[in-house]
Formats: sequence, C-alpha cells, structure tokens
Amino acid sequence: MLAGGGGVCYAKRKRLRRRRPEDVRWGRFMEKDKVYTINDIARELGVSKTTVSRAISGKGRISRETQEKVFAFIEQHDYRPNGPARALAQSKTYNLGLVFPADYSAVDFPFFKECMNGIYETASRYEYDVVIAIADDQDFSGSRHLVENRKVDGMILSRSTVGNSAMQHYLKEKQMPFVVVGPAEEAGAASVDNQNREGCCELTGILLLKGIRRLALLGGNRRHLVTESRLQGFKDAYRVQKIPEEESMIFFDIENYTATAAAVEQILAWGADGILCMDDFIASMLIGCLQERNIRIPEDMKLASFYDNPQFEFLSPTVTSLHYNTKGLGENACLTLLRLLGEDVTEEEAVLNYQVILRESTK
Amino acid sequence: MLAGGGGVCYAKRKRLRRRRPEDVRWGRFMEKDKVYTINDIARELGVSKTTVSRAISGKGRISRETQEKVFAFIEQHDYRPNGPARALAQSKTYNLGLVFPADYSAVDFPFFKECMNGIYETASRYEYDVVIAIADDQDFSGSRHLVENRKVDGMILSRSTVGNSAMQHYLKEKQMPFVVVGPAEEAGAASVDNQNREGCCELTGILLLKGIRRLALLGGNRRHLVTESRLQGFKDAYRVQKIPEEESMIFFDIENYTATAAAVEQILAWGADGILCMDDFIASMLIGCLQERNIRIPEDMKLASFYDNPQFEFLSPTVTSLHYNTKGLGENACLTLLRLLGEDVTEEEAVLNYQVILRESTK
DNA sequence: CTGAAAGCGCTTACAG
DNA sequence: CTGAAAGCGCTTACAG
Repeated sequence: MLAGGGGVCYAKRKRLRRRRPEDVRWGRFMEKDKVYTINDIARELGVSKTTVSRAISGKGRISRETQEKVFAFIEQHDYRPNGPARALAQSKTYNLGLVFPADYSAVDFPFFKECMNGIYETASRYEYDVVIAIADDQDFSGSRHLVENRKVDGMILSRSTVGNSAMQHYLKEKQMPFVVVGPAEEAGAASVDNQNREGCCELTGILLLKGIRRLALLGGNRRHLVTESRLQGFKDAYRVQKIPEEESMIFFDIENYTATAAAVEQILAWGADGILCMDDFIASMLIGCLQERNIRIPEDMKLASFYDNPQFEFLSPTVTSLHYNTKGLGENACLTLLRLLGEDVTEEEAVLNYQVILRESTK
Repeated sequence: MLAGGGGVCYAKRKRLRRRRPEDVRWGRFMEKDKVYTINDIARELGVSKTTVSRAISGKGRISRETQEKVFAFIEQHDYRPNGPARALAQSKTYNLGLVFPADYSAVDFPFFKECMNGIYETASRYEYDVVIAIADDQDFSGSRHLVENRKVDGMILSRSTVGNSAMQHYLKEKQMPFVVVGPAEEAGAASVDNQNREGCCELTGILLLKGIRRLALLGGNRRHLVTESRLQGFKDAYRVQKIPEEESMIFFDIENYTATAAAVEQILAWGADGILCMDDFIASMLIGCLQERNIRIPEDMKLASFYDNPQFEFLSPTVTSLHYNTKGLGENACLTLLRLLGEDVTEEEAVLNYQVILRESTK
C-alpha cells in the first residue's frame, strides 16, 4: 500500500512518470514498509553516504561512534544494501554458479543434494548466493550465460567428466574462477575430491581379505572421472596384496538393467564369488538381477557398493558400502572457490575421509 | 592478458588506480577479449547509447536499418548486457528464487530434481536465472536474504507444508511474487499442483477393484500438504465404491524403519491383504520389513506406491505405482511465476496428468 | 526515429 | 576521520 499515492500499485509503477526527489520529500511515494537506500540513511543521520558506505563495509578509517550510529539505524530499519547496485559498483555479484550435469541419474541425486547443501551453507556464511546451471559437454550455454551476463563471480562444476574440458577451457579463457568436484581436466584448475582411489582400494582390499577369490567390478559411465579413480583403487588393492589381476573381471558403463543382466551372465559363467559395484544404482539393479536367478546374497555371492545411499539402507540384504562425506566435499569446493575470489577464509576445511560400512551382503 | 598493461592481472585490478577514459582511448587497458559496453557499441557505430539500448530491448521506435547494424555488431563481438547494471536500472534482476525445504529426504530428491529441471529450463527460455535457497518453517533467513538484498524478482516454493504460512505471509507482505508447488497456505497465493487427490483416488480404486478387502494406507509426514491431499483421494475412493471406511487402516508420519515396522505389526494383526504407500521410500522400507517376516508380495500382500521413482524400478518385486509429470509441474510453476512478473507467456502449460503403472506387486 | 541527460544505489580514489 | 564527486553500465521520460 502506498500512503497518499492514490491506489497506485507496485507492479504498475514503471508506467508512471519517474519518481522525483520532491516526491520523496513530500512522502508521495512513501510506502508503509519503506525500503531505505544509503542516501536515506545519510540524510537521516546527517552524514555523507561515503561515511555510511564505509561504516557498513568496514573499509577505511571510521570513528567508532559514527559506525555505531549507522549500525543502530540499519538494525532498526532493517536496511540491506541493494544487491545489483553493489554488484555494479564493485564488479562483483556475490553469486556463485553451481553447475549440475544434465545427465545424472536419479541415483546420483543424493550425492548432488548433499554436495549442494554443503555449498549452499558455506556460501551463505560468506554472504554469497548460489545460482544454478545445468550443462553437459555438448551444451553449456546455460553456464556461458552466467559468465557472459556477469551473473556470478565464480563457478563450481559438480561433476567432472572426461569430455568436460571444453567448458573448463572456456572458463579459464574468460578468467572466470572455478573449482571442479573431482579431478580437474584443465591444467592448473582448482579441484576438490574425496579419496575415491584410496577408498576403493580399501574396500577392495577388505573383500579380498574376506576370502573372495574371483571378484568382479561393475563400473559406471567411463566418461565420469570418478569411475577411473575407483578403477585405479581397485587395481591398487590387487597390487598391494600381490594377487594377479587375472582373478578379477571388470565391466564399465553399467547404466541400465540390460547391461547389468548381460554382465551378470558373464560373471556367473566366469564363476565369481563376489561383486563390487561402483554405485548404489548398479547395486540395486544387481540385487534384482541376482534374485531373479535365485542366487543368494551373501551365501552364493558377496556384494559391496559405493555411496551408501540412505534409500537402500532398508533393502534386504543390506549392502556393505563405502561412505563418503559428500556434504564436506561441497563445503570444501565452496571454500576453495571463495579463496580464489579473494575472500578471507579462515575456517578449516572439512576432512574428507571415508569409511567402509560392513553389512549383510558380505557376511 | 592485457595489451600494454605490463603484466597486470584481472584479480589485482582493484588495487590499481581507477581506470580512466584516456586509458581506454590509449588502449592501455584493452584486453584481447574486450568486454564491450553499450557505450563502446554506441561510439563504434556512431549512434547514441539510447539508440543501442533501444535496438537491443526492442522497446520504442527504431529504424530497421539501425537495429540491424546494432545486431550485427553485437553478434560479431558477442556483446552481452551487464546483468547488474541492467538490474539496477530496471529494478529487475531476471533471477528467480527456488526454495528447497531443508528436511526433504533423499527419496524426495527425484521429485525435486525433476521439478528443478522443469523450472530451470523454462526460466532459461525467458532469460531468467535461478538462485536457490534452503528453508524450513523455523528458519527462512536464506529466502529473506534473497528478497531483502533484491537478488530475485520472484520465488518458487518447492514444497508446501502446513507450517509454511509464516514464509508465505512474509513474501506477501514484502510484495514479492511467488508460487507454491502444492496447495498454497496464504489466501490468494498462486500455486500449481498435480492432481494428488484424484490420482490417489484412482489408484485406491484400482486396488479395491482388484479385490483387496482390507487395505492399509501408510502416509508420510502429515505436515506436508501432499499427504493430506492423498488422504482425501483415498477416502474418495471408498466413498465412490460405497465401501465403509472401517475396512481401511491409516497411518501417518512413517518416516523411518522403526515406524514402518510398528505399523506393519498392527497391519498384520488387523489382517490386511493390501498396503498403499504414500511414497517410494515408505515402499522400500516396507518391502524390507515384509521380506524379513517372509511375507510374500504379491501372494500374501499386495502393494502399491507413489512417485514411481526410477531407482526402485529394478527391485523385486516391482511396485505398482502412480506416475506424475513432475517436470511439467516445475515448468508450470515457472510459467505461472513469469506471468506474475509480467512476462508475456504465450506457450501452453504442460498437462499434469498422472498414470497408474501396474507391476508385479499387485498381480 | 534519435539523442542528451538524469537516474538506479552503491563504491572508491582523492582531497581535505 | 569525513565528504564531494565521479564512476559502474544500463534504462527511460522528455524533447526534438
């Protein structure tokens, strides 16, 4: 509602003549819930807007007294700086871009959810907002829009794929700071990662120690770099325990039931007694597939997986899996980016450890 | 890289003296990849920036010839308007806020993912970006930040809960346009919803027609309005088929395994021959719970669910469930909001139908 | 159809 | 420690 404005509503205002100084003085456009500008504060307090700005930002010398006066006013009238104005003056939006891959499956979502939560919370703590984009290697126009229209100060790429280099290259060329979650493609690019290789090595090692003799590995999309890291970890375990790799069988790109069933066929013919799945989605397809063939888990076949998706916690049998600190991963990605942006980040990084959770499927 | 600037890098620029007109004339700060402003275009083309602005926006009269000249230049130099500057001048950010609930469980994620995709794609089509917030009824400070710092033009609340009225009330008072996904709390607030009541009525009806005599309903969080809608649909089906409600048994707030097990106890004692779950998460816990007791599905107990989460597609038994057009829901939410913002939305809304997918669990 | 000018609400070198 | 002034890159009523 406008006081004295004659029923003029917000949405229509742009059709009116431009608001003029005298209108403000006369209170013609004063709303009940006035939105203060730095000018209003300066006027009311009898100081210059330079001073107000300094009090708020804390940059430059300012007397304690003046600063407190400004703070009191701000507090009382719930003043907040106008984002776009600040962004224009500082060439800084206080926005972070978060890029999701277009092709992630529903099962990856808990990963992205956790990651997003970590990023969001951390960004908020530093007064940044996060704007999203969805992109894949063929089309990252959404991300390009964010950089070209100067809507963000930096970006977080939430999954690195083998073919992602075009986008990373682009960002580097545009001098847009970015960090990638997972191994980075572009030389010198910042990245955060949880220890996929080490974790997979540990999990594989445990399976081997449990006496599994013929272990199969069901991998996901080979273009996802995480797949490669885990493969390395798998091989590491064989090396450490001096077991020849011939006693393993490896599959990739297991992304649907058909692929799973085909792999199972071979795995059974080969005589495996254990299967390691690179993610919970594969594990869930696998369980269905094995049950169909009346193969008992863990009696006939041991099973282990990654991610430790809470959705599969209640299935029977429960699946031994590797648990990551995904939220911490997001937090660290954000902290890393904030540092690139010149923020004074003093808080400690989250520790990105992993732990193997043993359940029925490997009993 | 800067031409003639002496190895000065972008990040350090703010420590340098302010860039002056003569620097630009002398090319002192010209980067290889110059970022053009509307002023540059005007100068190069020998027109005023007013004209350039008009050519770009298409507002006001402008000669075809001039417009084409401007377009050509823009195209060639890949000019994009500076977002913050435009936002400041127009009091319009071209950002939409998307509010996620803080408490959604992993199983809800496919829902939010689909919804988000729909929103993102639609927003992009209208040149809007989407910035996220995470909020619950107790704390919506993140959303408040978005409105108070004028970072968004409108908001989409991605789930309506019973206690959500505080936030909706706040938005209304601040005159921030918003639309809620699901039934709206605040009178007169815009909302989009898929037909939960109708869908649940249909699914329930099918179960009853299949000869299930004692049907139990396992509901989710009662504070989520979707729970209420589905309950109504459930009751509708009984009414339609003139079956007394005594032949049903209803539970709410089934959010963990303990609650599920407790409900199952009662359900079995009661002698149910069918169970309808309000979401896939409940269904997955239920399957585990029933298998533990060696109760066969569908022989001993029929089962049906909602959402049709692809993650559960490969489990055995496969579960009969209701499939929604969640992405369309997001699209429509976005279209509705864009209309509230005065955008000229001509495209048609997605149709939000639902369909029952029959699977093994009700055979 | 086009342009000069004022304005959006901030920040920041510069000069007291 | 404080302020006047210029600037960030757009838009838009107004006057040709």
